[in-house]
Amino acid sequence: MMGNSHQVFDISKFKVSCGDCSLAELCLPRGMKREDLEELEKIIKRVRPLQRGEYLYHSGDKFQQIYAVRSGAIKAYRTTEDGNEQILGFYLPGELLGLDAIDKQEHVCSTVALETSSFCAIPFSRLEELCHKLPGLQHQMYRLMSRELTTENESMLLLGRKSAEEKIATFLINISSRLHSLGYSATEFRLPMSRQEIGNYLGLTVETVSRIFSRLQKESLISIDRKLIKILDLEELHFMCSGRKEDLEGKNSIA
Amino acid sequence: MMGNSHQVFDISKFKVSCGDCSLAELCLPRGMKREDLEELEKIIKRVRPLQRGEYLYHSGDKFQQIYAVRSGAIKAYRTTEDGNEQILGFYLPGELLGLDAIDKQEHVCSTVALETSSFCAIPFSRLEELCHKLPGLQHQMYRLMSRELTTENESMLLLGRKSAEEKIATFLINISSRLHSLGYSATEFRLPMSRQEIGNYLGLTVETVSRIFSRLQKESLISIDRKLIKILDLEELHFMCSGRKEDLEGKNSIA
DNA sequence: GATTATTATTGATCTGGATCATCGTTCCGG
DNA sequence: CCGGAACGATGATCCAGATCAATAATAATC
Repeated sequence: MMGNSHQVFDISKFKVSCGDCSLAELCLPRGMKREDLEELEKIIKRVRPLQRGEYLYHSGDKFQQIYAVRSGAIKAYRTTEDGNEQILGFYLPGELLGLDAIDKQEHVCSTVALETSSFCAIPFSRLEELCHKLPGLQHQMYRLMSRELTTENESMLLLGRKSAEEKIATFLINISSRLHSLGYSATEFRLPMSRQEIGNYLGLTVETVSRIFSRLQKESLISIDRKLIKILDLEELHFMCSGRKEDLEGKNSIA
Repeated sequence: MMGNSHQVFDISKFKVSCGDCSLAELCLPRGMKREDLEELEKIIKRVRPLQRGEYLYHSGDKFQQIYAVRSGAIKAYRTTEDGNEQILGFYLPGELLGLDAIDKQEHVCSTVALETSSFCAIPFSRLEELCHKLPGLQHQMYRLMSRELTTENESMLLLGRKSAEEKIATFLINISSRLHSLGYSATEFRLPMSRQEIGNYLGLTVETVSRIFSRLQKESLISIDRKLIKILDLEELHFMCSGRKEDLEGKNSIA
């Protein structure tokens, strides 16, 4: 655990400043007034960065705070009754974790860092109080939870109806657009998760993921170097997501 | 549309009383104080009952209110880019509809009554204002949205990892327990949706649904008469959900 | 830098559930 | 009460993706 004990990480030194955070427009602060932001900053805590494989929280842990990803990437999963793992989602900077724990007051999934990652923690009871004072914050909370509902609906659609190829294409487009809205390239990025994890998330085996990656490469839609992905034909990949067969002739096929 | 125009349905006559509603403990009012409930009742409207096949709202409609099912059953679905329908869920009395529309301020799915059904409508902007006054209501909103997130996570698990048989078993157990918490029998009920709709929701074809229903009946786990289901072996059906193979000998097989 | 463990790719084979096809049953409007 | 449409059940066949198996590439550990 690279235990260089002489170099203590002192969290208290870091004052959180949402106003200056590059993620402000994606994260909780979005749409909030400057003075309200200062109130929010007071309750937010920076937590110790996690290394790959370290847990942010475990399923069953008492729910006390929600988290926002500052940097890195993390996965959320559940363990099924038969002992397998089902990955429920991957979270990138600006995204909120732990909202599903409010109901039962304990975490219902576990979250593990996929790479070195940092987070903000927001004590939920204090956030609730603050929402009570700041309608803008309350509204933003509703928006973010609502958006997560929509995202999960889309995941159901993904898992329920799409072929393996469509799943992979949709997955790549989804990661691409999320990275893009973070200011990164939409066509060239490093996947933070393994093939195994992609497969698990999409309801496919590793072998299928690997094969389809190879196929997409052969068709010159993407180029792969290990975890590095270059999207060569974004348009065609987009098209693939929809499940419509490539209509070579009849351009007016869809009514 | 059974246009008996002489028998106008006058909504204004119906004063909504959450305090007396049998669904109070499942629905929004749960955990709220008596005097706060009165405030809530003031903003809630009763809407015209829907007949089978009538829409509550369409995808794309402007979002103005959320709905609570009072009686009956309704399905929510999206239309995929290739023109197919994906059912996202079935809603029973006490359950809230439309929360996924808050973010975009327009509905992202359509909802159709599966049978004659009635609803309460809660104007969202007024609800938000009220949440601001009543912390108990705000908390309940967070809880309900959080619970919906959990439910959808479970759906992902269902669609991503389970076999056809496990899907059907899980579906039946799920309906059974929801009806049970509404005060109905957990072992004898009428499915409000068609085989087609069950299949669509679970990512299976009608034929598969039909075959597995027949198989479960042959194995004496359930008995079927059209849409009427009797669960004969609730325990075994529960067991089936988990995906663990029936361990005939090694009772201690799962580590 | 050698050694082992993990992760990824690719091929061969198998199978659960899709697809296609048929027929019985229930529902509904005239 | 009839005729057509929607719904449900069941059989025959097919195929996408799982499973099994082997190897290659990369990373982690000493």
